[in-house]
Amino acid sequence: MMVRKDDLGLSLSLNSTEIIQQQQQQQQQQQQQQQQSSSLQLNLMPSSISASPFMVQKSSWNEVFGSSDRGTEMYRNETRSFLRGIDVNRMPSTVDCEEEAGVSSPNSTLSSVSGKRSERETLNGEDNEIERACSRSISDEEDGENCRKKLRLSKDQSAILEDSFKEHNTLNPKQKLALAKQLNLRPRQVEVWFQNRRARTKLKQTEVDCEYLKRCCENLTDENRRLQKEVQELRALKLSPQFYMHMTPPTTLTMCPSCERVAVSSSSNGSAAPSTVATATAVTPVVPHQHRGLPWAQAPIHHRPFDVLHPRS
DNA sequence: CTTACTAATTGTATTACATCA
DNA sequence: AGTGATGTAATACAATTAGTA
Repeated sequence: MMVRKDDLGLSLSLNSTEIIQQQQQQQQQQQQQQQQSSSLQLNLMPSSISASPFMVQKSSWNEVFGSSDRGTEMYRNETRSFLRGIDVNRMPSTVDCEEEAGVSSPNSTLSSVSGKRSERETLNGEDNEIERACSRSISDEEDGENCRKKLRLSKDQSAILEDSFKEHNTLNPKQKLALAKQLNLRPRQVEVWFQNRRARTKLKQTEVDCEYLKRCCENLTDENRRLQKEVQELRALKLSPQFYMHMTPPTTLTMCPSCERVAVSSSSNGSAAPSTVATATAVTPVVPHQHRGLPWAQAPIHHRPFDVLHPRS
């Protein structure tokens, strides 16, 4: 159903050159894939989710590869000397993004001066296209006024990010830089994309969990209804002993009159609540045993054959 | 005009490291 | 030299905003 962690191809041990090489290969593969299919398969269920329907997992890839928050921190420390003096939010390339200075802290208070729609709407379609293309590129020198122009990632960019996310849902600084360089985006944009992607994944998983719980609830409601009905039937039988005495126990649970232990009745129809039987068996592991002497129906009523309905305190 | 999607922002928490008394 | 307090940087996440198709 989902991609397993075992399938992950990218190794943290890659040095930056290897990463770039690998990503170039990825890019080539991506181009090939896109030639084959232009549709983008969103894998909203990365490997981290497959373990349990209710596990709100956090960075499981990192747990596996030692790159969780803590692990990332360790990695960061390890590479701190490498990055010292380098603002990881600055482009490593020749590109000079003024914005990155303000983004050096993710919590930058840089005011979100947005490129207003009204400004953009003055552009005709062709200009819009050009601008869109430019906005995808870090070569788009944003002046202060347009720094919050919302770009739309290209299909290529999205696909590569998606692939990368499938392999690991968090990035270490090196990976982030390499990916940003490869995609011609700012590292901060890559970082934001991964954050939003994790959020979407979690949301999707929450929806899945919700559906699962809903089904569980429905099943339990049905089960409860069925059991209530059975209880009513049993109570009715108990109120008419003469009838009761000529019947085999109709329930899935029966009481051994001699030892007063609950046992699985062979007369119960197979369709009736196997889970109940299983549960009862699990709670009171009674193995049906041979009884000498009288049949159960002849046992005095005061033996409380259906003791489960009136549990003794 | 409305809606869904998503890029981007903001605020908060956590962690590791550096520095200083 | 060892230690605790404090500040800083980086990052994650949740909630939210806002641009776009």
